[in-house]
Amino acid sequence: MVTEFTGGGDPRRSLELLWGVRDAARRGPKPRLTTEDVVRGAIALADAEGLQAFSMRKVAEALGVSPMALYTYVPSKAELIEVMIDRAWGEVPLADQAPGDWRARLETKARQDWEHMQRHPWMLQIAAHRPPLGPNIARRYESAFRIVDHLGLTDVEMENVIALVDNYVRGAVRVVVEASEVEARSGIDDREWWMSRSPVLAELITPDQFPTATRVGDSCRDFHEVEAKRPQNFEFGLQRVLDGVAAFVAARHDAKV
Amino acid sequence: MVTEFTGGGDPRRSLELLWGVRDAARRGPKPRLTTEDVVRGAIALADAEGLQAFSMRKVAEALGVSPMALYTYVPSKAELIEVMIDRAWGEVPLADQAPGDWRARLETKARQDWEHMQRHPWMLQIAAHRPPLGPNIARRYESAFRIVDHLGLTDVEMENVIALVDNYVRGAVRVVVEASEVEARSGIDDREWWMSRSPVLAELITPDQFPTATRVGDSCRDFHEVEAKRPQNFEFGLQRVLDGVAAFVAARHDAKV
DNA sequence: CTTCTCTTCGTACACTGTACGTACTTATTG
DNA sequence: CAATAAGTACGTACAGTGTACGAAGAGAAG
Repeated sequence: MVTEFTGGGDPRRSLELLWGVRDAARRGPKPRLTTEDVVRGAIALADAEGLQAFSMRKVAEALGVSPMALYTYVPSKAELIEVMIDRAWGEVPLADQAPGDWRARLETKARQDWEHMQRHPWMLQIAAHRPPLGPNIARRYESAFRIVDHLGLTDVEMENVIALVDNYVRGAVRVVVEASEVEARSGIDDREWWMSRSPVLAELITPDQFPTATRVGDSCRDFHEVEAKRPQNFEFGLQRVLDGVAAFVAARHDAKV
Repeated sequence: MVTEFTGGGDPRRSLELLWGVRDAARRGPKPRLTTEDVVRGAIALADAEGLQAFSMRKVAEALGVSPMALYTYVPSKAELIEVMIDRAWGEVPLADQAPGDWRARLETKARQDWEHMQRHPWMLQIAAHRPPLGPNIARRYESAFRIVDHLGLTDVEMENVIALVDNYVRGAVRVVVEASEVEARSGIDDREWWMSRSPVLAELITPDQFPTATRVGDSCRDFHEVEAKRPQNFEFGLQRVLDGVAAFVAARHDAKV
């Protein structure tokens, strides 16, 4: 899993790419593809084949085009992924009008993000810092801030809250994605992995030296289906995070009254 | 930034590597290095040169050895990083005996982790799922669980709480690391980056279409020194997370009484 | 037509991790 | 001591990556 970095290229070009404002070609042979074709093909490939199969050469092959031809439409791999990300967010509804109060809406948004990023694991490939500021992501920012607007928080606090929830979701998704990546790549699932090293580990991590860790470890592993309980773990963390935010909001509110 | 995956190799070999139980060589030429030399050199290199300069060839060069010679001591790059990680955690004190109650101790641990991972950004390179179960990490697990032991939580809940805090810290560190990576690699700092695209963005993300986002964005950017306020942002999120955990602990406690 | 501007894409480069096979070195064994 | 076996050491090579560069060709504008 590779985190890509942008920022090298021409800023105007990048933004035009994201917003789809591209003056039609005037001269020369007509392009046989559009940027949107490339993005669509790339998304399809990345979804289908997984992260490790996603390379510029593979995208080109899937489109029936030579590798270098892609660079006519897209300045680099990182910027291609940026556009992919922005486009993919377009599928997800906005949560600022979802039913319930701000907390219910934040929950809705978090769950949407959680599911969406699992569906498109390549979303984690772009550094969260300096996100691709395309139309869909701009809309999502607007929507997110609206959820926590008018709660008595300062703008900076609002930003912090949104970043906190986003950070939580991204981290949780990352664990899931890494888990399935590691399985796909090594062909060894978690159970086998654990079984293969538990006898050796049992000699190294002994209950008398690590009483608490071994106890907790055993309790957690007694639960069958680590995968099945992932949503519950996600939900647990989400509730704790939102409880913390709620306490903060309540304190701000009381202070005002 | 690349996330490496292990799990391919012989489990016994991996664990012996981590725990340093390696039967001395019996025959053949005496190894001119030890695994520990390789690990030390690799850590020094990774700390000094940054993530992008960290490759097996560079490590070998730094040690004055041919690239392939490393594979005598270490089965793969991923497993080398695993050992590096375990060794590096050895520097950080354990927090279960830190002053204060469980919350103060969790705070201490979170801050230690936060600082330590910033000092050693390559720590984020190994998938958090299936962590390297070496002696130092085992000790840290034991210590972490002791902090939240005897609070009335079930073992699974304890695990969830520790995972939640850890997830938060890792995410926060990731943002910082990615930020400095992107600067080092592109030579463009955040201010320049923003300045170069804000004129174009101003035409695309307009206050009438995105009133809340533009307002919040402006407020956040008014603060000089995004970097300088990172610790504050970290602290903000950490307090919210811990507030959430505290509420949960309190609820469990009340339920019992 | 000529000229200019664009798309297209073959070749090539620098880089990665590491599989494989060979040569060498030494401790153990006969 | 000589033979053997078990190691280490490492050169070469491969498959893969993103993409720089430049040449070739296509179509519109003058």
